[in-house]
Amino acid sequence: MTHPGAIILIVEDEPEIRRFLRTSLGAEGYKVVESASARRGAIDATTHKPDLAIIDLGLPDFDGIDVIRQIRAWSPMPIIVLSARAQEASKIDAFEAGADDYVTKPFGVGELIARVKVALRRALRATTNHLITLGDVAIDIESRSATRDGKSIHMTPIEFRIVACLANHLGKVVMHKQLLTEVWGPTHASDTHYLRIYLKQLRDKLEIDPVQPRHFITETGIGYRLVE
Amino acid sequence: MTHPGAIILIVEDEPEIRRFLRTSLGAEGYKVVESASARRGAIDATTHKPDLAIIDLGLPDFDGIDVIRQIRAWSPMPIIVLSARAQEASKIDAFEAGADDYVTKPFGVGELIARVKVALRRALRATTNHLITLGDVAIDIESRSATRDGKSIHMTPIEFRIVACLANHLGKVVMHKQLLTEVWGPTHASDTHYLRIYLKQLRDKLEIDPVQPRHFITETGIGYRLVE
DNA sequence: CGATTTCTTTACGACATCTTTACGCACCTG
DNA sequence: CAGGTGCGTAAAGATGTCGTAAAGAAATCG
Repeated sequence: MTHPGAIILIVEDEPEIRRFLRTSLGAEGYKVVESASARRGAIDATTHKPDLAIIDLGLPDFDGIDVIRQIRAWSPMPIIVLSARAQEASKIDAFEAGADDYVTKPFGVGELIARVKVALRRALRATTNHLITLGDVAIDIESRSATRDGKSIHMTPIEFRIVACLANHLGKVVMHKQLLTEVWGPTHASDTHYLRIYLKQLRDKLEIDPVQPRHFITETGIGYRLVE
Repeated sequence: MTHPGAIILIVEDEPEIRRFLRTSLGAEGYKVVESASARRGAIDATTHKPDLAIIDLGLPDFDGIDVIRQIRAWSPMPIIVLSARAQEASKIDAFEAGADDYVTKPFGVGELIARVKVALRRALRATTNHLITLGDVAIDIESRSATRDGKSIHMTPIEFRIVACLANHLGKVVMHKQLLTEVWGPTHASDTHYLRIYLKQLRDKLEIDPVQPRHFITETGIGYRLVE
């Protein structure tokens, strides 16, 4: 599955359709939250913080468009409209209110699930970051950046690759040979003094007290270890 | 209008539909590039670097799904499928290949344009900020404009693409390869000197002191980074 | 169809990064 | 205690990357 455990909010008044969606989406591994009215839907969106919302337009109390507007006021979560209204004007209204997709009833489960997956895939792409905190410095592996209280710390390509390699085995010892082959390639698997030089530089940049390192730990004769 | 001057690629073999889309999208202010076959479509996508692609599935030479896969191999651009095939399996295939939306023929122009707008809106606010302030310069990604205390600053298409790409990953490093493929296409993924030239121009236009850039930061050996 | 903008190509000095070389220190071992 | 081993530190040389300028090619626009 694409996004295990993602929470999906369903705002729909017809119980059969709710049950239908609950089982279908549940079988895909998603957690489902259900609301039977527009009012409940807007509230549940704020309390459950779903990763995606499926909203029916024909609700008993208010129009589903209002729910979309309320959610859009505070969240960019993907919203898929599920509606019996096939008129073009209705679709355009929904899109302009902030909907991401529009599926007309009757609909196929397979198609709906495919559209859910696409929306989640797209949403998740923005919010993935591996963050490591070393005392007062934060390292973001994905964006290749490190910061100490707001100020960015510059790292050279090799310095960063060493940090990334150590971070991949956080808390575990990485042997000299492995570190050297992963950063410099197999031809320099024995140039251990490269590591001494770069570890010194990394400590100067990232440790609070470079003389007594608390994060870049050296395991004499073995390799190095990164601890948070 | 939402995204003036955005380039839209249409891959469609039927001339009437092409003409129809050309006039409709043209009236909305979009620039339209047309391809009559799958082969041409895949090529035009790399050469014209559209902001969005509308792809028909029933093409004479290859299936539109193949075009989607080829584009997805190097670009995250929004792709809207336009097809006569209404079967669910066909839709699911398209979504799994990387499509963002699926519209069945016959379709309403209004709905299609609404879906185009949604896809473009989503692509541009991929991370969030439409408005970026670089010292005394304000850049509006959505309207493709930049101003320094009221006075507008002109940017060429490529210059803007670079800014937009960097802005999508604000504060994060964008690697040479990614920047090059997103602006010039996969065929120029190694021409790093293009970047040097255009970054120079951007700094001359947008930085307060082009000699000591505070916003367009170069990460030597890696890529570039945009900070506010 | 000509003029202007924009893009591409070429070249070279300046600079950051990487590599090399050297020396001092702590620890262990014979 | 002498000598070896592994680590940390420092600084100088080599390499590759970056910034800059300018001119030729292509595309755009009136």
